[in-house]
Amino acid sequence: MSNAYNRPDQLSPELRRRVLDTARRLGYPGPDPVARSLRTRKAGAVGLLLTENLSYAFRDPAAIGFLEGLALACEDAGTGLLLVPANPEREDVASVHRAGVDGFVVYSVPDDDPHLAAVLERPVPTVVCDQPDLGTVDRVGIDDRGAMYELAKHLIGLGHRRIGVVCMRLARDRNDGFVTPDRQHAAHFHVQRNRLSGLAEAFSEAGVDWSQVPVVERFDHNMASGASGAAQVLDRDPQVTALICTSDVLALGAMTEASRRGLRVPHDITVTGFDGIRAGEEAGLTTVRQPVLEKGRAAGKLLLDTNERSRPRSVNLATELIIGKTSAGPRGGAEERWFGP
Amino acid sequence: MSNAYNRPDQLSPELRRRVLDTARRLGYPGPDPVARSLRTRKAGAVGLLLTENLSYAFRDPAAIGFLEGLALACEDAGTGLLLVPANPEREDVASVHRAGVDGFVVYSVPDDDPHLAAVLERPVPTVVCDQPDLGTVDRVGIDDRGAMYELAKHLIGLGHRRIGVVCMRLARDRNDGFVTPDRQHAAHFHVQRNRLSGLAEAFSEAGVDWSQVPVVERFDHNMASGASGAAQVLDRDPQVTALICTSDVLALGAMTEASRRGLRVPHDITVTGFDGIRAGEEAGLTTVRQPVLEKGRAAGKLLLDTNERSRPRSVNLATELIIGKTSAGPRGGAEERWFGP
DNA sequence: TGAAAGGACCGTAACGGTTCAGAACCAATT
DNA sequence: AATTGGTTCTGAACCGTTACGGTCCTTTCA
Repeated sequence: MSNAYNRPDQLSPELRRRVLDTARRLGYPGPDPVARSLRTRKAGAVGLLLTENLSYAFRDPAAIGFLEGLALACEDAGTGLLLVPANPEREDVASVHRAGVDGFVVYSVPDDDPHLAAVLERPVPTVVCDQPDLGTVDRVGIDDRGAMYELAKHLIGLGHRRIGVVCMRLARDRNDGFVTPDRQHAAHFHVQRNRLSGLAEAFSEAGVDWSQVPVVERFDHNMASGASGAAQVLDRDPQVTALICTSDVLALGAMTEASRRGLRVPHDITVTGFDGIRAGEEAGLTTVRQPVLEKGRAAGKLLLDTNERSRPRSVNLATELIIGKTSAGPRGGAEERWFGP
Repeated sequence: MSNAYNRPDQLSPELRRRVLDTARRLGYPGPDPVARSLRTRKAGAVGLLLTENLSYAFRDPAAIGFLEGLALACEDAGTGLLLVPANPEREDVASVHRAGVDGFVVYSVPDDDPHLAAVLERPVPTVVCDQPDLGTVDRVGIDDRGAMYELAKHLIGLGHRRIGVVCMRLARDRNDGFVTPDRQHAAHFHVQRNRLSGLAEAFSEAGVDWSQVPVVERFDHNMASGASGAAQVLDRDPQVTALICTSDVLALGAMTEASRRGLRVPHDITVTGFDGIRAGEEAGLTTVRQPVLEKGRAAGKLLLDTNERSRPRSVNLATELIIGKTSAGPRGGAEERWFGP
């Protein structure tokens, strides 16, 4: 029976025909994929965990790029890609337990997320992305800290000392407002934590008292958040000469807010992002470009690579500092205004 | 055992604790989802079939919107969403057979696609999207023909008679070039076929000989295709006063080609699209807006709706004609130039 | 005190495939 | 005629779970 469908060489053509014929006559719909999976211990799919509301991923260009890369890798391997529902609201981990998959990719969830813990308990290979290196599973990411450090050095070189920061959410709880250094250190999103610490290090080295730098957090990740975050920074200190955003989407929002206030970018204020999304490129945004598609593809490759997985692998992809048209030296210099008339 | 995990009320807390303890001690990783699926006959996931290269879906804004809506519906139901790899190159239908899912959503594949046939053979509920009504399974879509008819009427009202068309691929074979009326009629992509037929009807009614209208097809769906398609039309007949594109992406590409040639939109030439994507909106594109997100959500709802499914349901969502800044009356009138100096 | 009712616990039979060992058969060799 | 070798076919075991029904024990009520 099974042979008739999957192993045509194992039986005579005549018998095969007979078997298939009567199968059709009996209305047999072909081998059941679930039963097959049970027996062969292969589900033919990998699970993707993104704790954001599932749909949310489709609004974020960087996430879409990652998804595309991952989908590419899966397609190459003929594997399905299962989007695991993991609503952050209800801490319902059952969806992770119910997912019939051969492995998991975890993309940018807070490191204390219960879904992540549930995934790690499953006895299947896992690749975490944009997460701290857990030591126990494969990891793909970039050097967020180093990349942001480099961007900061660029701004410092231009003469910026009085800056403001708009970042994405740092933890699972909503906190739309200023961020204490404590909260920065304790941030549960690896990516944000490292980008901030890269900034802090560079500016501290340049003699800036980081604890005095206004850092504003936004829970939702969209241009409106970038705009309102920028507004909050500018309200606190209208003298900042640069707005550093931890994503391009936020940066684009910050730029609209700047222009709303009559500030020209980069003449009156410098704005920078992170990611290197298309819309940012079109706007000439100064940013760090990271290979989001490659990140997804690498994650998929790592997971689907059947080779002996001796010890967990950790892959860092290269980033590139893009100097666009949105960064320039501070107009007249912040110092001048500081000691102004 | 099973009860200890899933039915805490069926046994005493003491026994449950004991069972779970020894389970942990023995390294039992919790109930196997595949075996569970086999037994309960529920996979907890729906399959999504898009015959495009899986990754391709993530480049098309309309597809992303659909995906988002579908993901939303799945998330609401706590169901996973399995992207089924269905590479159009190799006619490998096995991926459809191997997918452990409770149902399928089929999105915009050619009606003669072998993967679609394979899905229909599977004994699970199915919803087709942007496909002809098969009569045997649920369907979600819009009135492509009527919507395009309405758009055409708008252009006719503005005075356009000499037009060109750029459309997406009409069948599985690549044909980057002009399209015969035969190929238009025989098109295997329901959506394109109907949009073209809506155009043909409206313009025929207005006295235009449709067989003389240049219709250019492009296999790849991106702005570059729109640009090169527009170029091909304009090379054939530089006198066209309107370029009608069957998608916004193509239309945006057509606009870049127009401006490359020094043609101002809409003063020198009218350009229209279809879909209502964000980028088109920002460009002020005249188009038909369709609720892509709602389409995805409706498909998911239909599939996951456990109610008695008496006979297959067919849902048509409303579209809206958006008159933007890219359509205007022909400059001076085509006739004038036709008989010109 | 005895019967009935109810709750807790346990054993077993599917679910639908794949795999593998071995039976049955046929032909060729010794 | 018996052994060997090879091919085709059959049957049974197993994958890990849940559903179901039966046993046993405790409680309740006449």
